[in-house]
Amino acid sequence: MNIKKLDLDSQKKQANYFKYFTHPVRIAILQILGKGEACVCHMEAVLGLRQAYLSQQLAVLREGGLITDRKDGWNVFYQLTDPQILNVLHAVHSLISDDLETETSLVPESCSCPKCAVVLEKNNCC
Amino acid sequence: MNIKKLDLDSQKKQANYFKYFTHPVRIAILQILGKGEACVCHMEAVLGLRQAYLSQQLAVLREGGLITDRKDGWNVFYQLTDPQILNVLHAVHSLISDDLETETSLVPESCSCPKCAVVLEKNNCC
DNA sequence: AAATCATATTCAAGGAAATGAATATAAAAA
DNA sequence: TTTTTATATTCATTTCCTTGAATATGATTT
Repeated sequence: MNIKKLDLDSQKKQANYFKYFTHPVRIAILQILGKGEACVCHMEAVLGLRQAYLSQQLAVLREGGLITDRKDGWNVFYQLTDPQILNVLHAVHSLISDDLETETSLVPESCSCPKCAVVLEKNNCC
Repeated sequence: MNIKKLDLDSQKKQANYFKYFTHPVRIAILQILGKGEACVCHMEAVLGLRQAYLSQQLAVLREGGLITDRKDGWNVFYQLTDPQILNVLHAVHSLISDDLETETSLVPESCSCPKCAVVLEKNNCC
């Protein structure tokens, strides 16, 4: 039946890329960064996860080239390498969401990271 | 530091959904079905893979609800449950492609499946 | 009914990813 | 220069995914 294997090179690349999205914490990180750059301590406050664990996941995303970092004093600020990454998230979200759930589940009670501190002083809200 | 775990329910759902896309053969299947419904024997011819193996991957996609099947005599024709699934594929493709590679790597030398046979009789091409 | 054709399922071995615990680094403050 | 603060890395264990081999199902033709 005319069996001849193809490389599926392009499909392999894509399949590998999708692996960065197969983890809830990594998705949450990408969502947070979708709203602008953030330091690790901010994600720690927002997600309520241990720093070491977040660093592990950030390393995965960094090695995959999805995010880049910028050092500023004590803090390391991360950001999306390409804002189009959000398109991938949105494509899947619109496929599977019941659209009853709130999109705003990533707002922290309080956050004392540098960026949030400034905001807090101004209008008492993160 | 104000640690309180969130559910990340929505992110878990999305992460799980992304798992269906982390396999080159499954991506190839979705690409083929993006062009219209196809029977297993067609994918066998196009991809040059064993039938049992394809059935395994088709079962994964079927259980995930990404594809549905329709029986017609000997053959089982599969199709995408939701054409928006292609949006996910396109979002990643445009993120990572060098745009030098051909998109047409999924054209078989010859295919004797019912659909292709009709076409072959008409214009000698699959 | 038996044989055949297309497709599906089960099972087991190997490999890769997830995660917790412990520890390392490096910049800034004291 | 010691201490502190923010972040990163390593390692070991468990869990999940992949894949090949063998076999089952179920419709169709003979």
